[in-house]
Amino acid sequence: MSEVAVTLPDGSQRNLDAGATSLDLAAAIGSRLAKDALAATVNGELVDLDRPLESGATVSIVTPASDTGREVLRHSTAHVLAQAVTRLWPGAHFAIGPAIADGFYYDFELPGNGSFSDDDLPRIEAEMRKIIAEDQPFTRSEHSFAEGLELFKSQPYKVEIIKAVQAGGSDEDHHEVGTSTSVSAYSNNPNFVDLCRGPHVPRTSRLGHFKLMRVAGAYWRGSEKNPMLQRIYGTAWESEKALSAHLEQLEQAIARDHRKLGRELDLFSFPSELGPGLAVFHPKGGTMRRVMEEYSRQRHEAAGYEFVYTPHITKSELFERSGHLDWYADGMYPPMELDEGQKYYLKPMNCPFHVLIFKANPRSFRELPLRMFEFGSVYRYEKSGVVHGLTRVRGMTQDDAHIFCTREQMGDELTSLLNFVLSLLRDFGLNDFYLELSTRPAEKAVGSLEEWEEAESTLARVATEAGLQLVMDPGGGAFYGPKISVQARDAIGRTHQMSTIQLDFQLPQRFELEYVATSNDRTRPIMIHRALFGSVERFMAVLIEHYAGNLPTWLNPEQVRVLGVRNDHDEYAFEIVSALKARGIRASLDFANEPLGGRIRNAKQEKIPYILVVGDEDVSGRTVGVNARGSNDPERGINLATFIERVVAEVANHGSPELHGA
RNA sequence: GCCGGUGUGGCGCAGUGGUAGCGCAACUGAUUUGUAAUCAGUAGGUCGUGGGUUCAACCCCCACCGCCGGCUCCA
Repeated sequence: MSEVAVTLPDGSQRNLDAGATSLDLAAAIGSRLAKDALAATVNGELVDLDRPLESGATVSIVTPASDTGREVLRHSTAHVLAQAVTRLWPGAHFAIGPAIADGFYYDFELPGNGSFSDDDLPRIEAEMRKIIAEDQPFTRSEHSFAEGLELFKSQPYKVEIIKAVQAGGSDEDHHEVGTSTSVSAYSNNPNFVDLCRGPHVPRTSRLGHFKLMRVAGAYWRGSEKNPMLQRIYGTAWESEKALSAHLEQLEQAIARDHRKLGRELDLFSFPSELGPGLAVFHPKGGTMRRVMEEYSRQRHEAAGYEFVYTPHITKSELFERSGHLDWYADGMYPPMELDEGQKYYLKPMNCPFHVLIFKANPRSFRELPLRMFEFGSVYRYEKSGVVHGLTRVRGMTQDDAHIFCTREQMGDELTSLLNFVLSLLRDFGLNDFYLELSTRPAEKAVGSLEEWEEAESTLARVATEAGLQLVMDPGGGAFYGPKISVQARDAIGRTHQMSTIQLDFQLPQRFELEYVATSNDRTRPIMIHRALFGSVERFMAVLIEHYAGNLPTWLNPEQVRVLGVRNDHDEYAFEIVSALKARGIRASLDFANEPLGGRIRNAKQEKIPYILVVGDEDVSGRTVGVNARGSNDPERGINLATFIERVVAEVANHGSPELHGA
């Protein structure tokens, strides 16, 4: 009998009987592995366990507790979902159902254009558990296009995918079908077959640690021109433990939600009288924001920026010339019409204003790089369904700056800019970054190819030199220039796009910007747009969620609260508050009108970094009792002057009581 | 903009046809308290808005608005 020889991930060789499958290989390695195996990777391709192996292949067995393993079981769970829905809604059409981060979804079209409600989820889930209990096999089959069209004739979306692949198709379509020359399908039983590349788990009994999460509408093929399908999202994991850990993490994320914390900590609100996406900052949120802005200004000044101010409205002429009205009119508030039909727009961008400042005087190379900074409030008419807390608003303030420099200065300028960006973000307590480079879009782009290439390679070099992971986003740049964006991971591992650094070939051209070079020639400058916070509102939201509301001392609206044990200690408490205020610390006094425990509880709920309790011993010894946030163990008898120095130092170095221990 | 859900005092919630209740917060009084809730009392809501059905609507129907979850979009 002939044999097949395969190589394992550790480099070792195994010989198997001819016709052996990955499952046989797993069994040869160990019974435990055979039991765990879900699929296999053969020469880098993910395949079913029952696919026969060929000699010379490199094979690794995919088990549930791995990224690929979870992907396989999520995808298979999506098939079970589709089967359950077709059982409960005979005649339902199903479209696509991929694995996604943490789970899967499947898109359906219900008979009579029906839709799911949240109440349907438990029924569907119960049906899915039945299918899993039935222990159905996943069986792969391959068909010609003609057979495929026949097989799926009652499933119009599947037919559309097959036809698209037949006609050349996109990568996405090929992904569904499997190859560009045939149609791959998986059936669980005679009544359920789905178009699919696979692979899948061998049998439905391998699934089960899942939960359906929500229903949602989703456009077919992601285009709003297409009909809207009914999507069901679910999450699926390799074990009950992993599932509950994930659900637990979702709970945590809800507890950190800046909209909830913003209300609880009395930072800001969205009065419905103002309209969606328009926030007001209450005194506490205003304090946090002011501290953020003041610090930002201070850093920008030190980095050589100059401060400019521009109005919130402008005649249409400006945005006609900049081109914004051509491309983004939908995203702008409609114009105000004044006498003689003159149109004024609320500004959605600051850049054309800064461009006008550049143009206000003849410029010399000696003035470059010219860096103009503004906290510029802009207004964008975001579509009604997209506004979200402080992260997607209709009125926001960008920490916007535009740098005008020579082509020769571009590299150095970008290098120092990126360092500046990262340094500022770190000062706010974000430490885990990666960079994304968005390059020239294939279709439309202004500027010469050489300009793009130079700009992109400069950005890439600067990014690489920063020593951070660089993710390419090919074709993701705006049509007027490439950009680098800084992505930050927060305390629970979510990523947020923070700063963007964008080159612009368009505006200098449209506004005919020029400076007089050393050669006495008039030369077009390079323009760099950049925002570090992005918007102050959004950055606040990210910080609130990152810290779960436990803002570091320097950003906290209230830094110290002083409580006398009895009200005959209030006088000493007041003295402490005054001493703290004299050193610039935001402190307040809570009079002893209710028991200490209650007052401590209130202060804790407000997430104030330091609660000072003072009683008889403290009055006589000029000391304080320090209850630091995050500690269960109050410190007694701390010298008042020592404590004040400690808080002052903590504010100066942007620390937090949690970082010291107690 | 599209799909689905939802809307009750400042906040969190109960109330599925007979003109609204709880907790917290607020206010008043008492209490003087050493590290996460002192006690008592008072006040506060045309139940998102506008129509409709009904003898009667927080409750059923329609429209609009806001909010939530997605989709699309995000200069």
